[in-house]
Amino acid sequence: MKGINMIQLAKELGLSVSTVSKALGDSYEISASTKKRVLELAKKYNYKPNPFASSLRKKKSKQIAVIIPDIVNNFFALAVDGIESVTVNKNYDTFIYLTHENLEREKAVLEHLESGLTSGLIISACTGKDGYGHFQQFYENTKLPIVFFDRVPDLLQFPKVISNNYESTFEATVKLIKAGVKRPVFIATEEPLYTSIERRRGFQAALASHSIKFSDDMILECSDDMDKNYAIIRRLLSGKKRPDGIFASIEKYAITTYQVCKELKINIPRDLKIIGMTNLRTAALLNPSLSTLSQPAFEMGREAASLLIKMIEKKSYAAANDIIVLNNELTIRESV
Amino acid sequence: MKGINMIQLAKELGLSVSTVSKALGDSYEISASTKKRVLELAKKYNYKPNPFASSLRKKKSKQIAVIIPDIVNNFFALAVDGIESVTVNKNYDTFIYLTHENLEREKAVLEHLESGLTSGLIISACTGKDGYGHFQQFYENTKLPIVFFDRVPDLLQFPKVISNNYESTFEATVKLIKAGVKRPVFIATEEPLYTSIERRRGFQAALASHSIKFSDDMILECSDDMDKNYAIIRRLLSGKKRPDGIFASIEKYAITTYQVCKELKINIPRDLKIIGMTNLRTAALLNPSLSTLSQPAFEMGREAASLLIKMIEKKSYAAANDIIVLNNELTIRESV
DNA sequence: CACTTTTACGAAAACGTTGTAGGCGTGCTG
DNA sequence: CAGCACGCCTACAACGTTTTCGTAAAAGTG
Repeated sequence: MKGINMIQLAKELGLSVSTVSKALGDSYEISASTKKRVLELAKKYNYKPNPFASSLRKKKSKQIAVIIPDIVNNFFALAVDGIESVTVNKNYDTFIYLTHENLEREKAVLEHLESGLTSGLIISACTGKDGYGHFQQFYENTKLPIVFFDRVPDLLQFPKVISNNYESTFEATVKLIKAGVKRPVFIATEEPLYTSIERRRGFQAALASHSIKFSDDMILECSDDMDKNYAIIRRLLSGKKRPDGIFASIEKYAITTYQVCKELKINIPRDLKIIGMTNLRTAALLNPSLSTLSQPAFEMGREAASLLIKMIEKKSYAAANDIIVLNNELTIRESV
Repeated sequence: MKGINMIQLAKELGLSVSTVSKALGDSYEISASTKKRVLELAKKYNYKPNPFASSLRKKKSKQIAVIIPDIVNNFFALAVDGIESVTVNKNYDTFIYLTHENLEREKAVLEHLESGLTSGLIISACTGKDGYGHFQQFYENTKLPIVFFDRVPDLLQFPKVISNNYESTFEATVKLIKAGVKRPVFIATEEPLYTSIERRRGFQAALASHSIKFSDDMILECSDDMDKNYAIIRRLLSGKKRPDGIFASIEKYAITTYQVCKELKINIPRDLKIIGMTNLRTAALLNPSLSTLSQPAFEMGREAASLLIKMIEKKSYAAANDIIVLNNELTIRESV
């Protein structure tokens, strides 16, 4: 950290520090000519205001935090892209924190951010287990604005950006049924994620609406351990009364299902029809091409960031309790 | 931003602020019993030191910046994952900046960071056009440590983390040739990226080593505009003397090639053999499965971050000019 | 016991901004 | 012409730390 500061600028200009500060801040108190002189000298010396001094004094920063479970996932990568598209225009700097689906890590990040490092948070939560007390706690301690997206704590009163998981999963399941599926299975996360729960509800409602009796073995819970998942899905598809349709509620599960089918030589879509929730660009190129229910990830990130910055900049939004719902997109390809 | 500060802690403890500061910093000047009292009260009030005040006073921060062209790309996402795996342990906060392959944006980010917001930078550059003067300029203005990875400015003396692009592309091209390819085409970026240039060199060297005469039309330059690329690749594959082998030097081009083949009903691998540089997890599930040359993205990120933090924390490394080279991995699948 | 050293703490000055309060001259109003 | 507003600028006190320097008491030394 080097470079020139206001004091030196002021000295060279024969002005006071406050005048320089105000000139740089384009204050009405300063004459146009003085502003010009200040700006020119600042430019000449490539002066950059010290962000720490500024944040300290103003008691706020132009920094936000993004807390997500994973970045090696097209959905979250797209969401970050969407967030950045907003923050870059508003001149906010964006910290990124990955929880790796680990609740302890998520708590640690929040704890860390209680220092006031950032002026707001965008979060996609990593699990619903243990409730969401840490979010509430964080908010009470800091009163900082928080926007959740996708994986939101449904019980808490925070602004949220979500997609229509219930409706779109309903729609997708109906598609499977109409394509002839009699025994669909929903591959779920074992963690009680909000999104997952909504999707599950949509799945069950679709069955009900088509008089298919729901049974517990129509839900297959998978974890974050891909080897285990492989084994679980393999067992499912090797079994005698194996399903003829699968709704994979997250990307990884759809891919694993494909891998298992490839190994077991199960013919998709003849023996098994599949729809996966994913934002994979390569879905259309898989063998066979994968039918997808994809989320408007970029837009979700963008909306979340817009909302957060509104909340940061206008106190009136601080108590905002908006819920923004965007639509998922169903694309039927060869796998159905 | 709220919460308690040192002054209040000191008052309640009947100590001076300096003592509290030193106690929290575990200074040898403070007795064990006093430290204990301070720590306990700090904990009771959930005291968090103000990072701005701290950074201001110490003239350094525990913040680094990651500047990459894109996050919606498995390679960079994995690299960020690798970076984070290090920073999280070292208690650094990580800013993320996306240049979207836009040089002006890259320059703007650097300019912004001249404020000293971060203590170091990890960069994957977006183009070699216009040279790399802005990096040099940034370094001269700030003297901050910078580590480049993957897309590195080959002519500048900065520490770098790269993968063996030349050798591995050589190897991959030889595979194509041995599989019977007579007229290979290398799909290159139009931007003179370091990585791309190395790969191109490896490609040409492989041809030479197998007595295939190189001609300019064996290099097809593509841009960042996917629609244009589609048209360009389509033209290539519709042509009369169309190639029988393709080395796609970046992920997107491999995918587009697949799309074109699908549309033109070109049989892979019979009529066209393909190897793509990519970290796609779904490569094995494509139709046909894609042979890949993949980079150790996570490891590259991890190495870059380790190196950067060493440079930040030990002045001795500041002039380090290390180049760390990791190995790419060639996986031959059905597409060859 | 007279002395040095060590231990444990405090006072105060930074770090670079920003915002408040105030001041001084000029011009305008009644 | 007193009074006032206004335009333009300055002094100074924050913001919450860290660090240097100083010092009183306790402990060690011969």
